[in-house]
Amino acid sequence: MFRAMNRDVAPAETGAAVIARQLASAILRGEYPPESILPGEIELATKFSASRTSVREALKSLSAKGLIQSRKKAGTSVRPRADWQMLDRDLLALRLEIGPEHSFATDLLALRQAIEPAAAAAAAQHQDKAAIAVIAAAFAEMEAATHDRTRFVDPDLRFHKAILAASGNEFMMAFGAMIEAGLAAFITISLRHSGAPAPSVPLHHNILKAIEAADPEAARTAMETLLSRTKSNISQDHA
Amino acid sequence: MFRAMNRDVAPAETGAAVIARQLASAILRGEYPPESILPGEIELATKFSASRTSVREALKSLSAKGLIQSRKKAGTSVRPRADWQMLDRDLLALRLEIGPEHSFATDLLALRQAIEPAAAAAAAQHQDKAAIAVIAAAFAEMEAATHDRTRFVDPDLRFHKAILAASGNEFMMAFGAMIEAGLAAFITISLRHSGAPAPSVPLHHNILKAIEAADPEAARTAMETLLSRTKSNISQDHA
DNA sequence: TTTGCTTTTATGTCAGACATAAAGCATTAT
DNA sequence: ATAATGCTTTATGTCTGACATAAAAGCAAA
Repeated sequence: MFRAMNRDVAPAETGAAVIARQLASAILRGEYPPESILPGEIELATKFSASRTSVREALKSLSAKGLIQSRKKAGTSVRPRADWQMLDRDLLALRLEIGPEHSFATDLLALRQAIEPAAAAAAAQHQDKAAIAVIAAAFAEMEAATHDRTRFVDPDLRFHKAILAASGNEFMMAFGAMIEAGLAAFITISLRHSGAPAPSVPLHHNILKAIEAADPEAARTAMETLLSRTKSNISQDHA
Repeated sequence: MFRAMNRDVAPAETGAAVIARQLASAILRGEYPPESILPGEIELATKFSASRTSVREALKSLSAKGLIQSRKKAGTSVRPRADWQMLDRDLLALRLEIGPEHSFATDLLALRQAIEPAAAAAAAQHQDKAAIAVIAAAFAEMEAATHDRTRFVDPDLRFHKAILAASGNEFMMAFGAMIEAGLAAFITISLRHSGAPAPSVPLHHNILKAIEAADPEAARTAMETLLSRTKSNISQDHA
């Protein structure tokens, strides 16, 4: 019946996407600083051995992410950093690639410490049973994969995303990519030390229990505790 | 010398941008629900009386904002809501247009209550003198415009953005558009009641003083107090 | 029913042309 | 000398038509 079940796979990267990523990378690296003017579209097309059409589509992407702004005759300029949508999935991935990793991890963690306790408290308050069931399901998978570091990552991420969804706040959901990037950075850093993975299952359990018990303050505290643990794991990297 | 000092003005909206906004609006309104397939590019071009080129550039923008995803032969589909970059400036503006206003305002305020106290604490901690001077400058303008509601908005926004910048966290800066939208929604709502504007100048002053005094916890508390005040102003709208 | 081939189709890319607005320059007027 | 005016240039914006490509859908054989 369903020969191809790949409805969810990402499409292969095509020309315009490659150009977009290279230009975005150059901008993030500071090769084209804010207020500066990019090369003209024809020049870029030559540089990337592509048509002007593809270059323009790439520029449209960057424009949508707040990196650049085009004006007739004046050319395409890099916008101030404050306008960059740094929480965008693609930009986060680029930023991690470029480094430095440590400030990336600590800055993202600081954001997580601001957002996730509030989301957990909201989830405990909001009591969306279906959404809470998703959290519980993710937790069950985490328990099952306690000793397998690789298999643990995926349900861990789903656990945190499910809490955002359960918050009932339509904007909280937008932080999924941020958490994903934060986890990725954390893994990168902690793998360097090959230290034993912290036993975070009980900490996650406390969060789930507090949300199920409709106890916002307990949920907030439990999430704060988990993230503090993560933070100390990162900090020892810098030392 | 400088006949045209309009380096900072937004370019006039052109065809592709209009198409992008109309499609994004339709998606946000649920006219094209997640997982559904948009009309083909040629059909869209006919519908908007534009060329396929313009339609494609519009779709590229939406794709960059996480709203859609294109696959060869299969068409362009709407992505799940969790992938939407709802903190994007344009999407926030659309969301406010579409309504409902009240949940927009309360959800955004909940986010502000998570982010801004943390940003204020980080700013007090980080002690970037130049950035703190920007906060102080914005505050001075707020004081000068206390009695003029219209003139007050601009320095108020700059005050909050300057705190994000002073946090020293490269990702905190990305919330400028969110705060802007939150303020705009708050103004929309509070204007309906034409109630006397709350005297928030002293509350802002407390935040500034705490940051200058390098007292993170005081800064956090002062920001929390200000936002609680805002919250009660919004709540009375719903009642 | 499954497997493998073929056709169809919607997106992806290209090339060339023209439209448009605004920056830059030269000219003129004050 | 400075400021207003108009012309020219130029880079982005749009349009058209064509071809490339990958993958879904359909067909046929095993």
